Amino acid sequence: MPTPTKITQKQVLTRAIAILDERGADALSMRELAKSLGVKAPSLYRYYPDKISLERAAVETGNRLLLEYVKAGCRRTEKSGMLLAAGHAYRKFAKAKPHLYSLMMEKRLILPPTSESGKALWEFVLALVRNVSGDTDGTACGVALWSFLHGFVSLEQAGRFGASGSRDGFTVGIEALAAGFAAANVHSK
Amino acid sequence: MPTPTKITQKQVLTRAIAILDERGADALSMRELAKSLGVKAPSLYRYYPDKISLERAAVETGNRLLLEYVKAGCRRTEKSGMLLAAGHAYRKFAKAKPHLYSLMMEKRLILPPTSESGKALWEFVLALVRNVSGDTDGTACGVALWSFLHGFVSLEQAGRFGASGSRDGFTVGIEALAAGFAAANVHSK
DNA sequence: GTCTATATGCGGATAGAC
DNA sequence: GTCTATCCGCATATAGAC
Repeated sequence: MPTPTKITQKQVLTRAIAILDERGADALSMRELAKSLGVKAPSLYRYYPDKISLERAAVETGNRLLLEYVKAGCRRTEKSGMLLAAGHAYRKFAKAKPHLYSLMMEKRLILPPTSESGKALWEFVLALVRNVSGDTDGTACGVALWSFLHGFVSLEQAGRFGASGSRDGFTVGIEALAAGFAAANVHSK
Repeated sequence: MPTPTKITQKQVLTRAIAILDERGADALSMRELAKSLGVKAPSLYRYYPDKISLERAAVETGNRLLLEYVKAGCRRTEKSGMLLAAGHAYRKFAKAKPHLYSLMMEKRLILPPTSESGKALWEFVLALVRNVSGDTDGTACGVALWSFLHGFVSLEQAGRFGASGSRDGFTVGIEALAAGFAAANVHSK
């Protein structure tokens, strides 16, 4: 064995996410990643055929981690506060991993519909809003909730709420949605 | 006059936005922009000192245009449907100018608080939610509304609602917020 | 005001030796 | 499996001639 294995696929992925976390998406180049792993850039192509495959793997990991956050946030909270708890968990994830979160939402990195991580996340959201609203479908409510959460954390991350901050916009929004979901179900009966 | 003026600052800006609309942000380079105007890249620096100044000008133009859309959408609609009308106009703008919209929301392109176009937009949103909610502040409601709208159009543009589409998520979300804003004001009295 | 030429830097990816 | 060397492309921006 003249050239013993220095790295594994898992290490490559973990290090990529670490760079993302520490220095952002612009800093994540194959050269930088290799240097950070103590190898040269061409070696990385033994583990991921191109950069976008690596990015997609990072997105999958992010999806799984986000689901963990949200599930943990919902545990041991009663139905009435469930949406708010889930929302806080979502926001917490985006704060902890801002660059990974942005990557997860990029258009060019949409995973195929077969992606387990994406489906699992969406199914959890649907179950959540069904539980709150009593609706049997939940698509519309899920879309509305996800839209609000994504919009809020995106604008917050971009610093668009200015010096005055978001005030209670987060709570106001979620409470309004929660009430609206329940009411909408009454009408649809 | 050995070298007569070929372009104006306004033309540079207009052409930049056109490229953005037609081919996206990645296609907007100083070289491409120059070529599209029939000049060479260095000439552009007579009109904008660097690329980011040009991008900021594009964002300002976008802000003004978005405000026009929203104002037009609200005209001749009664109070009860105001938020939905404004929302549809916001969405319509994002659909018409997706790449300009994305640029407007980029963190690195946040305009200084002195920016007239940004302030005017935010003031209009505040007036809108105050009108609906009766609240005298409106910051929290404005934040919630903006979050929902931005989140929805971002996810829609990124194709994240999948084949099934957003269903009635847009309407459900806005109606819920409208109802919630009014209710919140009752409590705060 | 526009030009040519260039400085300087970045990136992804591959061929082929060891 | 890792390496050196390299190809190829992109970009922003500037100096100085005309």
